[in-house]
Order: sequence, then structure tokens, then C-alpha cells
Amino acid sequence: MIRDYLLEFIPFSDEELNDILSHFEKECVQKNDVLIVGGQICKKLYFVEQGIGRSYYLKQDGKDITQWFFGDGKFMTSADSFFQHTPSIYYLEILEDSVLHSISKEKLDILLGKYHKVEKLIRLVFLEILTQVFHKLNAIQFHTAKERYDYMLAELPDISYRIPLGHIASYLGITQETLSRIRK
Amino acid sequence: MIRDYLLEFIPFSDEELNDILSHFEKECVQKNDVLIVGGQICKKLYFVEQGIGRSYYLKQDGKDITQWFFGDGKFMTSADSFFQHTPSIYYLEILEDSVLHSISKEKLDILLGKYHKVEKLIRLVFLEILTQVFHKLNAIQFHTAKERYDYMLAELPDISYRIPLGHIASYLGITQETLSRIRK
DNA sequence: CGCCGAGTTGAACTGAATCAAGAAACGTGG
DNA sequence: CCACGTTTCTTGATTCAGTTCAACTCGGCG
Repeated sequence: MIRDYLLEFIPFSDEELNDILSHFEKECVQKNDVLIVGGQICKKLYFVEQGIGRSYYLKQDGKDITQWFFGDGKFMTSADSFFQHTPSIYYLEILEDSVLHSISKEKLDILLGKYHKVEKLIRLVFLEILTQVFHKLNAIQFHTAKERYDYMLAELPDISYRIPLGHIASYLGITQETLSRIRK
Repeated sequence: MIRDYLLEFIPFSDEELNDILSHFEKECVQKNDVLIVGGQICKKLYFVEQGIGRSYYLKQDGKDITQWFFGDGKFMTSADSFFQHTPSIYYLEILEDSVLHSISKEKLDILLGKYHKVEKLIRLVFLEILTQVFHKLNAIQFHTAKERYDYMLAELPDISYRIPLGHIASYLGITQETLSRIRK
């Protein structure tokens, strides 16, 4: 599973892949588990084998705003915190019982130093995320609540039906009430 | 200049740096020059030595929406188009007479293959951009027009006074009229 | 059975868009 | 150096999408 995903990006040899994967740990986590609390340093990069997670942050008034959803086959972390050892603005939360593979910064650094291909892998993953973030930005800027929801359905069809409405609403930058009205 | 910038990211040796920079070409461009037209494939990655550029796209109704500003010391390109050889959604335009250094995909690929450090450089540049895009996303989602403008002043203080108001407005996802009212 | 979180519905309010017109700044050629 | 056209910016009046606040429904679960 994680094998297949990595191979889609880079043609690793079997040995390389085995070595790389030996640095990951399998973690089974439950719905509502919090992997990272805001203000702490995010120590791990996670690969979501099966399940869903989200990142969110708290506004001054205490409302939580979903920043991103991480579905099957995606890497999940608080990027600047993890890569730059700074406190995370974001919380990472698991939304349904999930199977993850995690790797620490130290171990990833070993792999990044050892394999040019891993460096490239991370670059490609970043590029993919970057493209998606810009998509979302475009979807939100100058678009109505309905158009935003359509974007969500198009971009994350599998996720849209597994998640509490409130999370989707804050992800799209609208209120839960508005989203509820749109759906009918 | 470009030397110093690259050295901030990675401790290249003199030989490495000379070799790398020999693959770049210096380009002097003028205000209103368009480097990439939407629909075409972006062939080059640019480094802005001095000046300002922006990326924008056209909405159905023909209005142009600024997506990003590229000031001194930043890399500028249409990322997915350049790295994945796909047609660009975005236009790249120069906003004041500028000095750029450009490199083609082919030459960059050579450098990426030859130097593990260049691969890392690009990864770090991506990480920086990713962080900034998420910042912008947070600034726009659930924030008033005034708060967005404050974000702009904080994030891009040098740029805010060199650019037509309309570009800033569309960048922030508000209308020019509203921005004009906010400023006083 | 009654509680509790999640979702829906309603009515009043508001920030920002839209439409329209005028003022200021810019640059280009005579 | 001034006149003219173009672009950029400001200001005003109106309108509307979406927020806010509050009450109510529904389904699951102890």
C-alpha cells in the first residue's frame, strides 16, 4: 500500500524500498485521537494507509478552523513544524479509526541524506500539495458558498460523506448553517 | 545576489555554485512584459534579482485575479506547468522593469540529477512557498477585508506600495472599491 | 427514557459587491 | 511644457449573500 504509493512517484528498487520502509513504524489510531497539539513541535511525518485525518487551528474566539484533510494514501504532518522544528500552529486529529505509518525527523533525515531519490520524493510530494493548496485558494477566493461546496465534492468526493458537516464548513470558509442550506 | 540567496539555503562550494549559475541566463525585462500566457507550457524557472512580478489567472467573466507576487530574491514560475509540462492556468507578468535569471527545465533537470544539494534546494524553496500559501489561505478564510489588508502589509510590506491597487485587491479576494475605502 | 451532539430551519442584520460617476495621476506626442 | 487620452483611484447609493443568534428536529447511546 505505502509501497505502491511511493512507487508511483519514484522507481525505487526492492532493496531501497525495503530499507526505506524499515524506518517507518505502523501505528493504529482511533477516532478523535490527537497526534499533535498546537504549540508543540510536530515530531513525525505520517502516511495515511487507511482512514482520515485533519489539521486545524484555533481562532482567537476559540472556534476551530479545519485547514486540510488527509485521506487514504496521503502524507500528513504539520509541515513547517516538522521540517523546521518550530512550534506547530496546527492540531492534527484523526477523524475515523485509521492505520498510519510514521517516521521521525531524525530517521527521515538519514534517508534524505542517503538517497537522492528520497529527496526527490519529498520534493514531488510538496509539489503535489502546493498545487492542491493553490486550487483551494482559487476555489475560495471570489467564489460563492455553493461553488466552494462543489469544489469540495469534486476535489475530495470520497471524504465529503465521511466527515461532520462543521469540519467541512470551516474548511471551506463558510458557516455550518450556510452549508446546511446549500446541501438541500 | 542570486549567489547569496542560494547560499542562505544550502552551503554550496564555490565550484558547485559556479557550475550551477552557469546554467542560468540573465534577462532584463520591462514593465508589462508577459513571460507566460495562460494555456501555454511554462518553459522556465525565474529568479527575481531585482523587480516584481505577479501570477494571475482569468475568471470566466474576464477579470484577472492575482494569485501571487514575486519580489526581489524569490523564484518565480508557474509551478505545476513548469515541473510537470502541463499547460499553465496562470499568466506571469512583470510589474516593473526587472532583472531576472532564468533556467530551462532541461538544464534544471541536469542540475537536479547531478547535485543532491540542488534537489534539496528546490525542496526547501517549495517548503517556504507552501508555508506562505497556507498563511495566505488562513488570512483570507474567515477574515474581514481590513484584516486581509493588514496581513498584506505585514507579509509583503515592500511590495504593497509599488503595485496598482487593483492587483492587491484581487490578490486579497476583495474588490478595488472596498480596498480603497479601507485604506483611509 | 432522557440526554447530547449533529444537523436543520427561520428571521434579522451586516459587510462587502455592484453599479455608476467623478477625481487624480500618468505618459505620450505635439 | 502643456494638452489630451488612458489608466488608476475614490466616493456614493443600492443590493444581496452569508453571518449571527436562537429555536427546534433527529438519531444514537448510556
